[in-house]
Amino acid sequence: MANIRDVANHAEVSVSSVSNVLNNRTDQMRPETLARIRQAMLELNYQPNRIAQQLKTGQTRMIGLLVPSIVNPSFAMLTREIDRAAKASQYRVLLGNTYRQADEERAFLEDMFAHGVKGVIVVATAMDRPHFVEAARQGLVMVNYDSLMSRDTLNGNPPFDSVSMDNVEAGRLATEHLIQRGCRQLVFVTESSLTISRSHKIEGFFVAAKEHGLQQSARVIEGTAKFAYGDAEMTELGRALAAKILQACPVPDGIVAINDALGIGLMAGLRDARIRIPEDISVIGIDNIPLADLVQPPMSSVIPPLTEMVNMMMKRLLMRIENPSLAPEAFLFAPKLISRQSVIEGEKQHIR
Amino acid sequence: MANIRDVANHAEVSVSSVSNVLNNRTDQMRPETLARIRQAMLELNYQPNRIAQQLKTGQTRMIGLLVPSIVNPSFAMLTREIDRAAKASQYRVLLGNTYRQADEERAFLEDMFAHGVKGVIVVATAMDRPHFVEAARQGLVMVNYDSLMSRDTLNGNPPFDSVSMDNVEAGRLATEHLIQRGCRQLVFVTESSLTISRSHKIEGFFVAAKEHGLQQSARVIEGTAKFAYGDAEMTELGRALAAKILQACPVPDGIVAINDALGIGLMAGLRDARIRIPEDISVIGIDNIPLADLVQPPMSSVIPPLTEMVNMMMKRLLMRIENPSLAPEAFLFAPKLISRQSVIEGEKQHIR
DNA sequence: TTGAAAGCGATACCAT
DNA sequence: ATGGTATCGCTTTCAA
Repeated sequence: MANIRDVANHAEVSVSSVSNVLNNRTDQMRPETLARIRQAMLELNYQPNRIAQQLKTGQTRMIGLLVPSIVNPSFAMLTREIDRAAKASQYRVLLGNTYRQADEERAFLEDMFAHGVKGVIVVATAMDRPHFVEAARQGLVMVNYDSLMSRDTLNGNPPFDSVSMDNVEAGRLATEHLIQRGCRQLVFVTESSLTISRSHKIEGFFVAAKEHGLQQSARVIEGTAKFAYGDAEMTELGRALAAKILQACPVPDGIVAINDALGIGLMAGLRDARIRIPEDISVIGIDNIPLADLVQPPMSSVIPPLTEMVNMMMKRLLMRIENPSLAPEAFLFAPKLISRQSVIEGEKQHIR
Repeated sequence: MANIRDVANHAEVSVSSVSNVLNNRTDQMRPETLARIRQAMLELNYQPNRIAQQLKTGQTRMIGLLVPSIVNPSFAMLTREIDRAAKASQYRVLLGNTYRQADEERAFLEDMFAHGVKGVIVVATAMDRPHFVEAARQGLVMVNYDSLMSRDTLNGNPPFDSVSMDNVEAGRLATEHLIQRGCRQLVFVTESSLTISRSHKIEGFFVAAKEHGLQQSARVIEGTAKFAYGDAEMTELGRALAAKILQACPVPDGIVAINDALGIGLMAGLRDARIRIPEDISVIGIDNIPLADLVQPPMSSVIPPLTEMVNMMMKRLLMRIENPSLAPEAFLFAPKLISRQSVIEGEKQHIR
């Protein structure tokens, strides 16, 4: 492949001039010279070598994307958005599945340094662990998605931005919806490993219950998935938990699932047990994966404003790569309710 | 960040010696010198700059992954496998969604050159178009997944490897299964845009029908999705096509769906029309996305041996990067049938 | 066994 | 308006 010197020779100019046109510094250039250089580039099918550019400038137009597992539809949708936003800024996405394993995460971060990647989006992973803190200290710019950590967990100022749906509000919204529709025996169903976003959702569940004097009966039921990152595992867990829920006394009439995958499994399990949804039990999920609309009945859910969130992440990443001294911030986005058919059309009158 | 010269100075040796230990050429080295260098690396927290290494060696340990859309669960599963296989060879994955758009594909390929990526996996995309042929001519090593092209389409020798499920066999297997279970009015349902793999599946459908003297009644019913790459769109299409199928005369008793997403939508649409599955109509999909096991009834499907296929792709990619003169080959993998509950438990006795 | 120096392909400063 | 050249961090050949 032709390099900058070949082009320079071919056009009978210096490499500097070629470099100038590469970098759009053509204002002072004689149009004729410019034309000759352009021509030479075309004829030689010249493509500038980014590796060399990077070595010189220290900039790679790549961002890292660390996800627990791309097979999770929420993360797949997120990834598509990130890819879109990255392209809009002329960036490419370097993907890594880490299954929330510390050694996978560490390896990914190391590779980011090695490949000269300056900015990484870390999805749904607690970032108070040493490898993340250390990477930040070494200058890696990171944005966390959906694992907002408390300041004290990070003793003081977190060294990265954070973008998240307001998970307390999401839990509250889902629960409130059930209550408005007349449910009184509320259960929140979750996987037992506690991530930040999960505990926030649970918090929102209790906030809503309390608001309506239902804190006595409101319960959390949990189970352990083989792997906490997978979607198939989540759905399996949901299916398995249906039995546990039906043993509960009294049997609930409204269920909030920590995420859609679990909720869908739950619905399948309940249906197997001849429970009618929503007549006997109402179910609502959180996250709104595409699948939620395809099951029977279509499942109501709570949805994060994905595009806005991704745009913010990209914006912050680029800003802080440009200006590393910029203080990290936390951004919270309000979720919305998507009402479908898995929640009973009960008493719609305003309660209390 | 410390560089190789800092380490050399700190250890009071030359950069060459440091480079030698980086590249494991320590056999001739005095253990004492080696120890000093190792020590210096640790103390300075030295990480070799891969960009600089790449500029010198021309090698980036990244492979490109071009997918129509990561949101499609089949491609997400594939991506996870590719990520695993890449890590096993110390590679990382550079992801691009192209939505089967020529300009997106072109941009992706250009970026691969720009980033020094030598090998790309191209998923479910016809590669007879000029930008792929040209990229191959310029030395990009590619493996195609699931779009095996006929040799004449590529006039002569295709310039890339190809790994694919035997789609004719997949279509045949699915159809044969329906026939074995007693279905006689067969319909193959598909999206109307014809990819290679799709026409092969249809071919297999007719092969099986013919084998059992059912070619007269066997029909293809198709519809057009808004976007042919999306999963949600596929499912929507399936749902919409249910009506069209029920208008067909005679109404079919066995349906092969071109992929699971469409099959699942179809089942939803049929159920809305009060058709019982599998009692009234049997449905079988192709691809085996995780979802297939979660719908009601769980959908039978035909499954490609994903891990083996991905290992082969990775192996071929690395082989041909090392030795570009290696002739490309096409690899076909036999699919397997996964029997669940969407096909009637009909006459199991051997037919004809 | 270790070191010196050229070179990978760009950029950018300083001349002219 | 254009050119010369040091430089980025590493690899590799050749010399000592």
